[in-house]
This record gives sequence, C-alpha cells and structure tokens, in this order.
Amino acid sequence: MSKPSEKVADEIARLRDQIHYHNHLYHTLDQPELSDAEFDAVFRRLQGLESEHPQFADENSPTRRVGGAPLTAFTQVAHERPMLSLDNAFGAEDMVDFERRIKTRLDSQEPVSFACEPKIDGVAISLLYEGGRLVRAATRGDGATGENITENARTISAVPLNLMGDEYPYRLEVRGEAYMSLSGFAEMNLQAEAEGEKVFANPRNATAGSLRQLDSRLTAKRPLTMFCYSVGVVEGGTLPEEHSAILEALRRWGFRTNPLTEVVVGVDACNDYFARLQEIRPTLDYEIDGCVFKVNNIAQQVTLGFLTRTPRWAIAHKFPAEEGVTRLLDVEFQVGRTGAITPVARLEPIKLAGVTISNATLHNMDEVSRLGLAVGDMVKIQRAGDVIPKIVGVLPELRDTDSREVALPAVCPACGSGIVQPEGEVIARCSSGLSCSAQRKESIRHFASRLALDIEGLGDKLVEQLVDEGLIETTGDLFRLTDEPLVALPRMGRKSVSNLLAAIEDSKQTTLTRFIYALGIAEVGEATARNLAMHFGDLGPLRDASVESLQEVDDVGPIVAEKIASFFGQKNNQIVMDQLIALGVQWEPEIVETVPGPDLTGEKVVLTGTLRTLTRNDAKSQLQTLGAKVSGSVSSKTSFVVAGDAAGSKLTKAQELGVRVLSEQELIDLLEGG
DNA sequence: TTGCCTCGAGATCA
DNA sequence: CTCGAGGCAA
Repeated sequence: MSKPSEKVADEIARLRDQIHYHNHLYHTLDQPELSDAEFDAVFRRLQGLESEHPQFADENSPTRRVGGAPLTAFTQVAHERPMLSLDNAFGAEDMVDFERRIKTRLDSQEPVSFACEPKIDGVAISLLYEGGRLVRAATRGDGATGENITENARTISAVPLNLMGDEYPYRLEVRGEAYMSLSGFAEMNLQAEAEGEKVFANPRNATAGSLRQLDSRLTAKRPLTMFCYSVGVVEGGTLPEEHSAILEALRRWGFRTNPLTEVVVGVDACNDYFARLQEIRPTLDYEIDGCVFKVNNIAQQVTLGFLTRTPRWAIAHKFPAEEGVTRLLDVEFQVGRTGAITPVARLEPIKLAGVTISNATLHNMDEVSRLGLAVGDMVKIQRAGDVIPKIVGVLPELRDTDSREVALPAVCPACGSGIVQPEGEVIARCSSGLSCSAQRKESIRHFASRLALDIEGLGDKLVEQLVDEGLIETTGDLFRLTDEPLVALPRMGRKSVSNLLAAIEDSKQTTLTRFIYALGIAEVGEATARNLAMHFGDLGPLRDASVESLQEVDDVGPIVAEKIASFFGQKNNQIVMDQLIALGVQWEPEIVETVPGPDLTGEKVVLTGTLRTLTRNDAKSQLQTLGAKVSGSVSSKTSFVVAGDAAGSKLTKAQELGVRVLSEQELIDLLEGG
C-alpha cells in the first residue's frame, strides 16, 4: 500500500522546496542548474504525490502556478498605504530643479545619493506577504483601492509564493511592475497567429489584460514576469536604511529586481545614468519609458515627505516622447456638460508607441490658432509619458492648396442655439443651458458617473439612447424609468433592463459628497464636494449658506463661493434637488465625526516638520475632524503650530509672531482629549 | 486616448 | 458566434 503519511508529507515538502529553489534560479536569477527535462521530472513527481494525497494541498505549492478555477468577479482591495505616482522630469533642467528642491528641503548642501533604475513600462502591482507567504496581490487602481488579483499573481513565476531566508518582516508588502518581455510577447503573438487567434497590440496592454483575466489558467499561459522596486506595509520587522539595501534584501528573499539599478551621487551622475540607459534601451528585452531616481537614504526620504499624490524624494525622468506625422482629416466640435465647445481633431490613423492614434483633443480655439491648424494639414503628433496624444505642430511646407481653415461654428452643433464667448475668455459655450440636448446628456452622464451616484451600466451610449428616445429629460427621470419602454430599445433585453433598474435603485442610497458632486455645480469637483459635505454635514445648511459662510470651507474662495451660491439660488436647481429627494435619493448626514476630543471649531492649525508617530495626513484629518482648519502658512490668525522634527521657517515665523507652538506629543495629548 | 477583458444581446444553425 | 457597451489601466 502507500507509504506512511509523514514520509509523504516530508517528500512533498522537500520537492516543493526544490522546485521553489530551481524556479527562483531560472525565473528570477536567470541561472538554471537543472535542464528543463530534469525540472519537469521533479515537478511531475510532486504533482503526482499531491493528487494522490490531497490532504497535503497548499495554495502556495509551486504546482498551483498553472492557475485555478475562474473567479466570477474581482474583489476590491483597499491599500493600507496608498500607491502613489511619481512626479515627472522631461529634461536635465527638471532634474537639476529636483535636486535643488531636495537640498533646500533637507537644509543641506551635502551631495545627495540617488538610487537609479529604469522605469519599466508595465502594470504596477502590490504583493502582500504574511509570515513569508504570499497572501494577496492587488492592482494599483486609483492608488487607494485596487483589485484583488491574487490568483493571477500566483501564476507569475517571478512572484515568490514563499519567501526565502527568515529575516523578513512578518507583514511585508512589496511593490513592482508586472510586464512581458519583448521576446515572450513576440513568441506569444507568433503562436496566437499560428493558431488563428487575435494578436495583442503591445506588451503593456497585453500585460494589463492578462492580469484582469478571471480565469487564472489563461493568465498562467501568458509570459508575465515582474521587477520589484519598493515596499509598502512593513510590520513585525525592520528594513535597511537605504533604498539600495532594501532592494538587496528583497533579492535575498527571492524577489526579482532590476539588474541595471545603481546608486550614484549628485544629479549630474543621474543625468549620465539617464543617457546610458537611453543608449542601451534598444538592446533591452523589455520596454522602458525613462528612469526613476530615488533619494537613497530612507531617513532623508522621511524628512522630504510627500506632496498630495507624489513623494518629494523620487522622480521619473521620461525619455523624449515618440513623434509621428499624419494628416488632420477634420475638426469636430463637441459640447460638454457646461456647454463648453471643444474642438477635436480627427486624424488619419497612425501607429505610435504601440497604439493607433486617430483622435486628439484640441482643447479650445486658442490652441487651434496657436498651432495655425487647417483641415488637410500634415501635423506632428506626440504621445508623451502621459497617455493623451497631442498635436504639437503643423508642417506648413506640406500644406495642400485645398486645405480648409478651422472655424468655430456659428451655432451649437447639438441644438443650434447661439454660441457665446465672453471677452477675454478662451472657452466658447452653447448659450442654451439644459435645453441643449448635448448638455442634458452630459449632465445626466456626469450624474451617473463613478464619483457621482455611480450607476453601473449607464454609460454614454445608453444615456444618448434614453434622451434621444425621449425616455428621460432630467436626472430625476432616471428614477421614474420602468421595464416596458426600456425593453423596446435595441440591444436591451430583459437581463440588461433588470440590471439597469437594479443599479438605478441601488444608487439612491448615496453619500452627501457624491450627491453634491453629482449636481454638477461649476468649479465643484470631487475634492470640493467632499469639503462642502464635511463642513455643512447635510444639504439643508449648504443650500442656505451665504457666499461669506461658503468661503469658510477649505479650498473655497470668493469665486467658487459665488458659483455655489448662485447654483443653489436658481429656482430650477432647487426643483431638481427636491425632485431627486422626493424620488428617494438619500444619504446619511456626514457625521462631522464626534470622536472624543476637544472642539477645535474655528481654530487654525499649521503643521511643520516631520511627525514621528502620526503621519501628517493622519494629524491633519484628525484635526479637521475636530473642526480645526489646517493650513500651510503661519499668520497672526493661526491658533497654534505643531512642530515636528527639523521644523524650519514656519516654526521661526510662529515664534516671531508669538503663536503658540506644540510638540507632537502635546498634539497627541490634545487629540486624546487632554 | 487606446486596448483589453467581460457581459449581454441578437443572429445563426441545429 | 459576433458585436458593442462598459470599466479598467497607463
């Protein structure tokens, strides 16, 4: 009969270790010791034992790299530490500015050490380990929330399932870039073509698509790999104090890091690295779109801190954008939610950096005349590090005699009303407000969008259909929709209709922030909507607020306050809001959280220096929760200044003005109700 | 802005 | 089975 089970367990464990080890040699270090056939033999031995003895199954077994049963949907993952993006540099001068800002902020003229690495053109992912085992993988998403792609990440050979050594922190989040090698990509497409399947347009999108497969068995067949470049959460252990040493530690634990990483001193050496990378770029087996430079010393990183969305201690120096020349076929005019008329270029399709460009926004007529565009012209287009293609110039020597001037239409292309462009303003607008069908469609689309009421399944095309068919005219009409007229629409079966109606019903329960944003008040975006919601707590007080009291809200100045007050002053807006509420749209009043603590309403606080226990954002949000306003500069109106380590000019100013200064500990005592 | 995946609808064929 | 819409990532 079969062997005693502890013997089997031992052998399974040994085989798994062996396979992990040889996987690592092969996929991460690129230095295999076994031939493919030898490896296969060991692998099949393990597979055999595991299937005979299912009681020893382990989701982190190397045999699970082939993927498992398909998911029905991805779940959301909140990042414990946000995944930020990087500030960009587009030339050596930007790099010099970067170093200057760092030195100023560190208050030191000492040379700065930078860790340099190529910027891989792939998809950012986060890997979370607990006790050395991979427990979760996620996409970046919007930086705060991403999608759980653990099953897919498990199939990537360069992602360690179990960490090597034993010095790693108990909880460790490692971040990096998933990508496809150019050779792997080419081979995959060759095979797809041979089998008569569709080929992928470029490695980047193929990578993004592969990671979003619900069936990880398909992901396993894609030639994905990854380079790791930073850490997020670290608990139950410590990491080295230099970025380069952290990367070395990651390598020891089994992660794949980029071999071209270097540490250099000073910005000139960074620029030299950039030039060298640009040289060898064509020889690399993966796409890069620039270099990333990080201050190597972690203590200095901490001192430098963060701007809203980017760290101050890192920058991405992008290679010059790829350029192409194509013909401007036409310029069309679109009408936005606020009536803004935007010219859009229709281009003869041209391949640029792996994608086919056929449209580009021209923003406004000033841009058109600045470029001197005429329909029929040959134009130079760029697709820079960002995604948006841009017309950067005209080649006048190639102009045909039959080229046609680009003129702002005399009337709105959607509704035929007049177009107005106030003196001194760049934007031309349709004059008829919500009686213009394009503006109505856009305002309904905005109302249903992700950050507003988030009505899933209600996109551009459906809104267009509903408005054109006369089924809806206002946002409120959405909540009066019924089955019968909907199923009569083309491409709307029973299933789609019930999904849509369910999504509309769900959207009624919302938040004040979303509701305010959904109203589409001029100048009120997501951030301002949140500030207004937090400040007023409910819609009533906001509707009645005076221009003066509106200005007490963060980031609301006289102009925005005026716009908001005028919106709420208009009779038709009041009717729309009342209708929505009558139709069942509701939210919990924002509890201007009554966390235990003193009432700091009206107090003005300034944070300066590096905080040790609290992060700056924590401190800020806790203070705001208690009603305080946190501002960036010290004045005589400042109630008190909180000074962390290495506080600079703000502390000096506070002392000069005789403003009270609190240490971080004193702030914590205060927040805890002291 | 494009390309990718997923879903549902509707066409086609059995 | 193919098509188009919606949502996501850069």
